[in-house]
Amino acid sequence: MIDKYNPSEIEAKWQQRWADDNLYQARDDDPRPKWYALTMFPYTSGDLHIGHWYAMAPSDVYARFKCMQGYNVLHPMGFDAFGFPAENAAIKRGIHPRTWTMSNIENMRRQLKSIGAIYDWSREVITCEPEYYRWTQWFFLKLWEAGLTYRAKAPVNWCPNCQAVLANEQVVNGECWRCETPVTRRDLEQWFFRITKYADELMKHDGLDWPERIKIMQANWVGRSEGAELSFGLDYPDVEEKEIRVFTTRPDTVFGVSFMALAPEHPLVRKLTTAEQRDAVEAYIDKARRRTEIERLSAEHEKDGVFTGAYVINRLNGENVPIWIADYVLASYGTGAVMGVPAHDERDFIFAGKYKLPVKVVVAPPDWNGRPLAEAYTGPGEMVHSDSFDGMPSEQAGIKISEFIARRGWGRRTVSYKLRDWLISRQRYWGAPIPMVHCEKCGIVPVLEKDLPVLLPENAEFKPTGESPLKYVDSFVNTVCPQCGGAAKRETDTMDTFMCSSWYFLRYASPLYADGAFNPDAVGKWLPADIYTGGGEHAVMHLFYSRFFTKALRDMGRLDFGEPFLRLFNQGTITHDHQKMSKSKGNVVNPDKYVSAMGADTVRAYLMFIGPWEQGGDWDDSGIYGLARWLGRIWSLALEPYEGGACGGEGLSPKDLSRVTHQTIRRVTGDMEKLRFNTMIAALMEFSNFLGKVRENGSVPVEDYREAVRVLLKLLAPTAPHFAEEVWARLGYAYSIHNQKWPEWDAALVEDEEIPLVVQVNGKLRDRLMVAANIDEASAKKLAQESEKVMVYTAGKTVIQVVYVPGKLVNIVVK
RNA sequence: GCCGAGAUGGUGGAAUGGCAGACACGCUAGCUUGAGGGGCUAGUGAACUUUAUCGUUCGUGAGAGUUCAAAUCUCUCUCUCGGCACCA
Repeated sequence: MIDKYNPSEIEAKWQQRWADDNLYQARDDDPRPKWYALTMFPYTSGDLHIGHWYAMAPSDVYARFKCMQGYNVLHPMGFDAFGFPAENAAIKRGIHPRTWTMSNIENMRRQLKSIGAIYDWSREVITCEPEYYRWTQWFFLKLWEAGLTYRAKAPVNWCPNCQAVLANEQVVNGECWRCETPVTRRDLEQWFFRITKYADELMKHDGLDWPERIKIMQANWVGRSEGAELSFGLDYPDVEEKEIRVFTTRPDTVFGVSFMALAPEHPLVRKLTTAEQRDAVEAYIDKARRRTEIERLSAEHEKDGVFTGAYVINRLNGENVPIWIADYVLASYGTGAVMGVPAHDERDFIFAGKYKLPVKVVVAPPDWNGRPLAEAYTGPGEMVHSDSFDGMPSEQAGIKISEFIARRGWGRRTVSYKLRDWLISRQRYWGAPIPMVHCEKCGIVPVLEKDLPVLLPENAEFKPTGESPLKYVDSFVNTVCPQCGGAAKRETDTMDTFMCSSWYFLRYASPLYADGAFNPDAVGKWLPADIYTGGGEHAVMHLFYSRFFTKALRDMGRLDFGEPFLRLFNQGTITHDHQKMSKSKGNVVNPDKYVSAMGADTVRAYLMFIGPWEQGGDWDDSGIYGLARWLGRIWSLALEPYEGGACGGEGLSPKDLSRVTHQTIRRVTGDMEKLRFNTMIAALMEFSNFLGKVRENGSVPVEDYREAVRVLLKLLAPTAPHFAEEVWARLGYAYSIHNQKWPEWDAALVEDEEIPLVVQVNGKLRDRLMVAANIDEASAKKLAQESEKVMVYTAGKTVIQVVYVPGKLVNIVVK
């Protein structure tokens, strides 16, 4: 009697052995083709929950599969360790963010090791270590040198709970992406990265194997629209500006302008407002400012505004157009000013209705009879009331009008984007300090590269006040100017943590490199990543920023590629009680208890088996025992003695076994490549079920049986690495199964000799015949029509057509 | 409102034009066993038929269509999830 499968014992044993043997250390000098299997590193929140396992375990399976296929695989792991939660937790518990973060890393590293993944821990990266953030700061300097960094006073998104500004990408439905607090606005002087310079490139994904969903989200985020910028004349002696510029996608409707709307923040508002309108305008500006992003953006929010008392001149027809302010006009998009064409824009139509402004049709709707419109007409049509452009199709008129305007210097064709520059300043302690110095004499001066890192002082009082805690650390703030040597003050804001994660995948290539952020040779070898897996929630954050970094580095001549991740795959979310897992909701599922009860291999297999990886699902552990049982059955199949060849020729033959074996190899390999782990495991289950039958049948010789078991173990090795290693060793095969070559299928052995031929009458299944696989069409049709079961349905009827699908079915159409 | 994904047994899911429900979970029965959601075997979409187990009909959110053939393709609609949302 063999002893039972005891996961906790064998998992600890093999993890130790693999670590001792450095089995998974990725070597730069390995001559085999490289494979960079990248998994999003976790934030150091404290505990790995089952969702982390769902991200980590299948990606490890795929990396292991690539190993066995003969690749030199880099599968690194690290920790995204800066950020507000560390600071908040530390404040709550009165401990230092570093202490909190490091103890979390301890725990998470232990949990990660329990997965049994092939992480190369010698390449671990922790973003809050000075050896790392030194280079994050270096990137800031390089982007500064490249002209991609600037400082500007701007209305910014403010999270009152985090007490810090947020980038646009980090505002989700008007709320902070991390703490879900409604975001308000503030005017602050902040650091920005000019990500908009790469707008066009960021919306393209040529040659990338990425989910369509993510590509579309990124393209929508960039929000490119083509149109024209054109100016309206201003004629006020005491106002120095002589025009107001607007952006429009519909230059064809410029003859239909009946008002202009400025954003409340538009710089001309105060200059133009007349004395009579001053009070109303000031009150409106005040109201608009107090509105949170949510209120302002809510669909129900009525479009309102106030007349400024001033007028602009529509240069095309010389009309005076009243200037209003309205908070539906965004200061940050286009020019912050909109031409109001009520007849051809839904918002303008509503606005005009409310304030009794004229609705002038300039693009005739189909069959228009000249009567007033009941709603805005936004489609194309024939031009009317537009001087010399009358009669033209509106699409053509748009181009003609743009050209007309351009010739007179009143405007030009242009492109506008929704994407805004990346705001990276954060008024918090736990982040990489921005390596800049404010000198009274020299202005803003970058810290010298040799003086990096600008160390985060340990002794800060890090209570959030709305200002950076670093402001109150005199020893940090007071420095000398790198340029003139005089007294100067350091920048006290820290960097958005997304900066740290925008380049960590480069650091893995040469994690200990001291002469730069990365060793160009190592990066040349490993990058770009062949596959990147992680949650889809970072579509317009991390993934977007990383692409920006990569492109900027390419243009600096520091990288010879512009896309960091060739293939992207987003696993779904594991919810619990149909809600996202979070500590505050108290619905976090800890994998540790399952691992200690049933072993990592069972948990790995279960997570992959519950459904398509991209789909996720609600956590329900009721099926996990099925997977544990399955491994137990394979344990017996492989290890319990088998005396084959008993019935000699009866029952299942060695040929049947080899055919099923090769079919399984084909299915498993194909599913692996497609990351279809659920069907991959189903295929393995079918194979083990078949082996059970073979064993019961007893007609296959021992050596054939053994060979099939060997194949099963190899195919199972990525999924259940400890289990496969243990059984492999017990069968006396050489260590390690993970260094074995991935099995290949033989096309000749895959094909069945006999196949079931489906026979339908009028599309309904009537019989199934076992026929030779290479049956010809005529015989197949003949056999089908001669079937007794079929003849019941064809008797007395006329055969109209007989459809034959080779190797599959015959459909007899009768009447 | 716009964009994207989806809806299949009691449950998770399989099948991407050709046998619907693979593979599991659960359940039922039997065997085994000293119990602790133990092991093994068989059955398990629904209805009908039948004390003949053979068969028939229906069935993939709803409705139409294309096709010899539709879960799969097309159109319309409903619902669910995700994203974007006054972008001029």
